[in-house]
Amino acid sequence: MLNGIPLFGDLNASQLDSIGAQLAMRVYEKGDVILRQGDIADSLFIIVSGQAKVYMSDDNHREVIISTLLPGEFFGEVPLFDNEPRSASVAALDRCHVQSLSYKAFKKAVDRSPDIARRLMVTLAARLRHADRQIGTLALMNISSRVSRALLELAIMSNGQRVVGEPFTQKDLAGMVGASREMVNRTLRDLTEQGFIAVHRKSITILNENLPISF
Amino acid sequence: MLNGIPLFGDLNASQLDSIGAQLAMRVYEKGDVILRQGDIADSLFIIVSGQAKVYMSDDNHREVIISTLLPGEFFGEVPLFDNEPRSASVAALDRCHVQSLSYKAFKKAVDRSPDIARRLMVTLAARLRHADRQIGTLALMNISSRVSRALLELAIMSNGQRVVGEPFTQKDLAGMVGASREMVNRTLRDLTEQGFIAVHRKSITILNENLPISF
DNA sequence: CAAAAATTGTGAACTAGTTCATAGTTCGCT
DNA sequence: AGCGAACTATGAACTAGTTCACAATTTTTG
Repeated sequence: MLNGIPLFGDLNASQLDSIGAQLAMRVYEKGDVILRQGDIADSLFIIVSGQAKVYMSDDNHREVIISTLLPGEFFGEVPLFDNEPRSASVAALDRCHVQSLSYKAFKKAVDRSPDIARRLMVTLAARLRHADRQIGTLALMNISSRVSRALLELAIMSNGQRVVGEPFTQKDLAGMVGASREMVNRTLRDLTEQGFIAVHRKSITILNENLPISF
Repeated sequence: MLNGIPLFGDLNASQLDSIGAQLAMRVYEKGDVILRQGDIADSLFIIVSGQAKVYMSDDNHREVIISTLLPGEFFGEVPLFDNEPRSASVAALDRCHVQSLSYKAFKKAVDRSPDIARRLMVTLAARLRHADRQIGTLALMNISSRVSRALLELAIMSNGQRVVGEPFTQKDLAGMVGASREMVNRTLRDLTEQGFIAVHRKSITILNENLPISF
């Protein structure tokens, strides 16, 4: 179980044990909020199974999805460094098994292992790069390009085809590209008509890699 | 000189010396590009004096400003962690004195001092928080709110008043909020008419903290 | 399996923001 | 001081995207 978490891969058995003892596992159903923007933070989470979304929402129920999280990824680490409240919310996109670990215990692990510190930095840097690209995309590209880009980013290989499958709805997609659900729907219709994608049930297959992304 | 750089504050004299020997200082004039998106990276930069902007631009000369940098801040660290090309460009907003340090030398310093590693993480986390908020702002707020928010963020205290001064033009502001220059101009006019700000020459004074930010 | 809930699809009216065009101002420079 | 370049200002036409309204389909749940 702890073995499966890359962040702690280089701890020895007794160190893993001491961390392991601090871990609390919880199950979240689809839609459940795991942590909420504005809350005081004292722990970090690790996704064991399922997917989750990191998002911000405004007073009027509109929401942006900042990123999605896959099994093995951790989240909720930002307030560890600046003691500010949580900067975004995280909710389960489907049923999730999530481990939580107090900052206190995590700090101990970081101090013990320079390699954990390093992996933490690598992850922070990757997220920063991703966030910056997202800013560029939001500010410079039109919606159809943003949708195309999101599809390419979300797609996973599934018997030779790039497919965006569950658990993403058009509403989720809209949140990811900062657009209305209707506009996403129209874009998907257009991409289908132009032969770039095929939509079946809840999954979208990319037929042609060269989705029209224009600045 | 090296003393003034917070990142290396806890190194002892000989360590500072060995880093210092590796530092190369350069002067950039207003508008000069310090590093360019897409380039291969092998070093990190530290602003000694002046201000710079981190930005991305598209084929058609439109540009988003991702963040601005003040003296004491470092930049260009992301590729150190993922070996990818530079994710954005950086250019001088006014005359800048900039130190550069090879990743190789910087890695050594990080290995030597857990405190440098920690400060690096703190900075990465702060940038991530800032970038995420920017994503939320771009996706959820209208332009006038984005301009108001940018003004509050850029303002510095200057004899009891919050002022946004040089070196920011309306074009810069437009880049920061992801909007056209014209729209920024109209928003500033409206905010002035409503008594929230006063514009003189190149500086904007905030008269009322409660700029209209609506989601 | 039937009812309720969520998701998808689409037209029509509207609006926020862009783009274009052009004039006036301020800045920087020799 | 004077000239060109950059910046500011503003109206008008246009357009990309939103919002609303509603129907059809799919999914979930008792």
